[in-house]
Amino acid sequence: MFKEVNSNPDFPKLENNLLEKWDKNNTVKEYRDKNIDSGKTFSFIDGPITANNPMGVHHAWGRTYKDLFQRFYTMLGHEQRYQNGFDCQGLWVEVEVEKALGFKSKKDIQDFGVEKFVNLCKERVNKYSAVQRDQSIRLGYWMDWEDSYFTMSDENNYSIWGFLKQMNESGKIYKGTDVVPWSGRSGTSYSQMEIIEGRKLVAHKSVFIKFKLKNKNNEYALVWTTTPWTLTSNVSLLVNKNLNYAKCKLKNDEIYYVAEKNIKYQRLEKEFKEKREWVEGVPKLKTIAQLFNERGGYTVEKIIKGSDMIGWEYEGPYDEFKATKIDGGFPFTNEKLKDEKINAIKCHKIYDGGKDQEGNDVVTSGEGTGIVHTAPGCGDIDYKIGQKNNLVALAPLDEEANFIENFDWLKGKNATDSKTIELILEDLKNKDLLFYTELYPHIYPHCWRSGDELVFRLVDEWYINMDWRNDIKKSVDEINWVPAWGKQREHEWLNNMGDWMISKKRFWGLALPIWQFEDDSFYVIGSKEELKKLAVEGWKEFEGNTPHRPWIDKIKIKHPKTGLIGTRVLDVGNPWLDAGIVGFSTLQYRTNKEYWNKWFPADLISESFPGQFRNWFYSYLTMGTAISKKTPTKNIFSYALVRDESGAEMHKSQGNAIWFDDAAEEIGVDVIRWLYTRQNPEINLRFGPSIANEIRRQVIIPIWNIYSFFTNYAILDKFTPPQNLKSPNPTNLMDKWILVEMKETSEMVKEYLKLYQPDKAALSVENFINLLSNWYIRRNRRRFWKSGKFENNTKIDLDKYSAYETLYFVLITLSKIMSPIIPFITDEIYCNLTNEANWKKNSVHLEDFPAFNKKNKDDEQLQIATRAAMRISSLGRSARSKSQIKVRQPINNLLFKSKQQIDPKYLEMIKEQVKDEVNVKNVNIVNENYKLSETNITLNKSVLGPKLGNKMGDLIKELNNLDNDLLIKNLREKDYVNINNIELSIEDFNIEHYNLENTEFIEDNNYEVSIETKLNPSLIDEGSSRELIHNIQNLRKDSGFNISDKIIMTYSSDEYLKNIINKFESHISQEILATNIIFEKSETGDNAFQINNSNIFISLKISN
RNA sequence: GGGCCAGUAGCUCAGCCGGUUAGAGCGCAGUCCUGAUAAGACUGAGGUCCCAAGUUCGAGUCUUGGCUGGCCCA
Repeated sequence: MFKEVNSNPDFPKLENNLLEKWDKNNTVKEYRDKNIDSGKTFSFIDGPITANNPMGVHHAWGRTYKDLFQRFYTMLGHEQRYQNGFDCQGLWVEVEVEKALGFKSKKDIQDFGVEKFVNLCKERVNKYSAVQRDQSIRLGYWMDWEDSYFTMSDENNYSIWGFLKQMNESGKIYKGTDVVPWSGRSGTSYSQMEIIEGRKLVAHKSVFIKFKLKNKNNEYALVWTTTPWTLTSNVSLLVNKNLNYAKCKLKNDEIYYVAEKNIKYQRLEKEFKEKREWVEGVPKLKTIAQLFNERGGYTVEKIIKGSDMIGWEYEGPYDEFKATKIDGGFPFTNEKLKDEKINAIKCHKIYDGGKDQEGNDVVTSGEGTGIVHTAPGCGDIDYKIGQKNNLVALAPLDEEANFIENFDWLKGKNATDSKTIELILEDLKNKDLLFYTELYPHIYPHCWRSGDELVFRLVDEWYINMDWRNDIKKSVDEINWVPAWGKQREHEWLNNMGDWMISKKRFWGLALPIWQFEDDSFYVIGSKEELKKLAVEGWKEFEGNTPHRPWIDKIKIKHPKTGLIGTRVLDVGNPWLDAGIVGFSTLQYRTNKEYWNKWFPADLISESFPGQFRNWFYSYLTMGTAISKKTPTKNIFSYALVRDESGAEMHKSQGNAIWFDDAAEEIGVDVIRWLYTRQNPEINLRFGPSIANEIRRQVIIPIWNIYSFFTNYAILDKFTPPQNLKSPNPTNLMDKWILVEMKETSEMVKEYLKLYQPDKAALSVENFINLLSNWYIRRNRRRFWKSGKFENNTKIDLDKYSAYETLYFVLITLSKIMSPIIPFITDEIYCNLTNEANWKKNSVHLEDFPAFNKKNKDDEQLQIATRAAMRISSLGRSARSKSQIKVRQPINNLLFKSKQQIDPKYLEMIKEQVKDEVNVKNVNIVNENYKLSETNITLNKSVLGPKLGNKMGDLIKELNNLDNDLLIKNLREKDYVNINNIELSIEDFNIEHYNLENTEFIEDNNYEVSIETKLNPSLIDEGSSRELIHNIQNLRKDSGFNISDKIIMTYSSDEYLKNIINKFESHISQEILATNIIFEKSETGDNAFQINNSNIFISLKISN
């Protein structure tokens, strides 16, 4: 016997009960073992989730997909690994630990002790990986939670060592000196990948500075910069040799050189006007001409070419600093220039900016002055130009972005501190070099963790030379990307990216296995074994620890060739190395090649696309291609971002972030999973309670209602599951039809999921649920209500049984095909409905995905006929509402035409259905020539007038002689007619329909429908009786009676209604559950109604 | 400045390979049903499919060029 179904359940509670049940029955294990020897595999390789905080609802989106696809392939019989991954190493973990400890800088960590700090990082990861595991379980994510991989594992780290050694053996690892974005707070450089995360619109104090030209009297190059602190390290100036420069003389006789076009150029005009990329409160920028005019006006004395200025010497703004006088630059020394006794001051000349890598001019007109200050130690382009022009570099900042020695009074001051900027400006003003300061809005890189501005520092970092990127691009081409444009996006990144910076001057992460020697050589270790072999010091302290700082730092090795003793570089690795290696580290690549071959390449990897093209997809593809020489995955499925209900980004600080735990318990995870699955993955998803409520009402509750309807009646009627679960073969056409629809839906879901289009799969299920609920169930309710139980096989009502059998099979099938999406209620439904079946599995999740034959022609005809019945009913109701005849009022006739051929064998079914739906006595199809409406055709003069001009008159005359009906027929058949040698199409006419007498006509693309609006007395009487029943039912409800309460009705009325009641007494009694209807003459009563101009007073009481 | 994606009803979004009069949900107005009942159904109003040109018998759909927004890269 089925368990009775609560028609209004608490879904989150139901989900939690199921979690307990699954746990108790070990269902997940049984699920994982389902296909263990099936011979077919599906390899999903998980992109690790950062185990640093509890999950947000956005994580649940991706995990819903991951679970969905794995469940689907489980149902298709594929063996899988079900391995989840946690991302453990990297700055983001350090940041949280620092926060917890109240640390402000990198130095605090060193003072605290690296070992203690690293251990806290590990603890944090262990803590939150467990939290995320539990949350994932709550989501219904069925993984092998005992077997999750952790990127901090020895295996993962040593696997990366192997990769780096391989890279080094092909000469791809190098130490580069470069100017890189740097966070003073974090004390580390930022990779190309990370810097993109932290771009922010800010208003900086930008300055116009006078650079005094040597050997000229009172002449200056005017220079503009947004980073005044870099002026301390100025080395050269750049112009564009092809631009025109104006020699401007001011009122005070000072002469300024600026690019001619720039003088009147309105900087950031568009941004200011549209207030896009503009910072509130920043005033409009002035033109250079305005600045000159404010100083009393200017005259342009001469126009010269940029090329004429090349070679001019100038005095730098900070030539008094010791650093500028150090030969070879400071603190990095260019030995060649040192030997030539070249210092910064000697470099102070104007150079040509030339072109960048893309072939664009480095110096352009527009913003600024057309003369650019360069500080090769403070900017990446500056550095490249410095190298090209053989210039020294001054790199003024230390790890914390403070000025270093030889920068005189600035020593120890922080470059991003606004006070420092003020001091510099003050100093420039005192030197009379400051021409103008302003606030300038622009997008500038910031530290993604602290929000602090980044600076650019000249430092040593380690890189992988990516000149072999074409190998990766080949892999990219061979992958099926969903969405398809992902391929192009990945190519774009691969084309534009620089070499991969893999080092980070931090503590918690992959220990780069690079040891350096006094002769400036380095050696890359590829495994723990190799390390042990080459170690000459520190092995004892290291042994037993993970390959992390600080333990690993203790080891010194002897170079196998030179015999020199080296120490490890203190850097840790880029965290995307950790995630990129998992195609090997998690698949026993180093120990069991057979296993690895079984599971590599992946069938599927999946992550959210913003970011991943340059992060995980990139590192996975790079490492996968390099090591395996294969394309490392067959499919990449990616999706957009979760936003709040109004489309805004969710932020903790803005209070619109939703926590997963709250969402799960308040909304329920089936609702969440359906919401996620039905979303077009390319589009940002809006998430919130009202959207979730809509999904619950639209999808989850209808399913539940169908299920509870079926089950509760099945209990009453003692319906039991069939001996074998196979598709029924009913004779009832509606049963037949819903099975056709269901099978089609099932096959569509399968196809869509194979194509990685889960949204389409979900939407096709929604469509089916709508048909099932709003047509099949609604139209068939009475078959379930008929009396007669099934318990003792005698006198079974076969039609009633067919309805049960059909709906049962539909529900079981539906629970299967929806189970990958909403694993909770589907299992609830399945388990309850199968609890006595001898063929049952312990869970719907142990079932296979249904397989059905394609629908045949007959099925299709049945589908067409049923759709026709629905549509004609709808048009019939529409006609009723146009002629203001309520559905309660029966009408005599409905006639329809169909453009689509309807199989005659289904005609009777259509008639029956329409009769019932529209409350009409007779329904008939009529042929093409039968007139359902009066039509009037006129010329559309507003269209034809301009086309025909004076021919119109004749045409109008001609038309009057033609048979309207014939004309319309011709137009419909051929789309055009020829009158007076003029070709006219249907658009050239206005066709109006008029109702024939006593009818209401309506049409759509496929059908014409006409209802008879004339009512005879017998119809009116029947209408009155139904009106009466309706009023009494409302009264019952208002009186608070139970649905099953029997009543006694007493009434007083006019003759008319009295007669109606007498005429329809048995029907009325049955409908309102009256045991007795008593007429009692009186002039007043509690409840008065007027029906058809006749009055009635009614009182009801419960009969005992 | 370059690339990608999008622009369809008041809102959120479907619309396949080009094919009659462009759809859904929500919201709004109204009606119905009362044995799925703190549900449910139906009907209606509401659209220059961003603009322009082109290809075509036919364009929301294809092409080109603009405009607007988002993302990515400089």
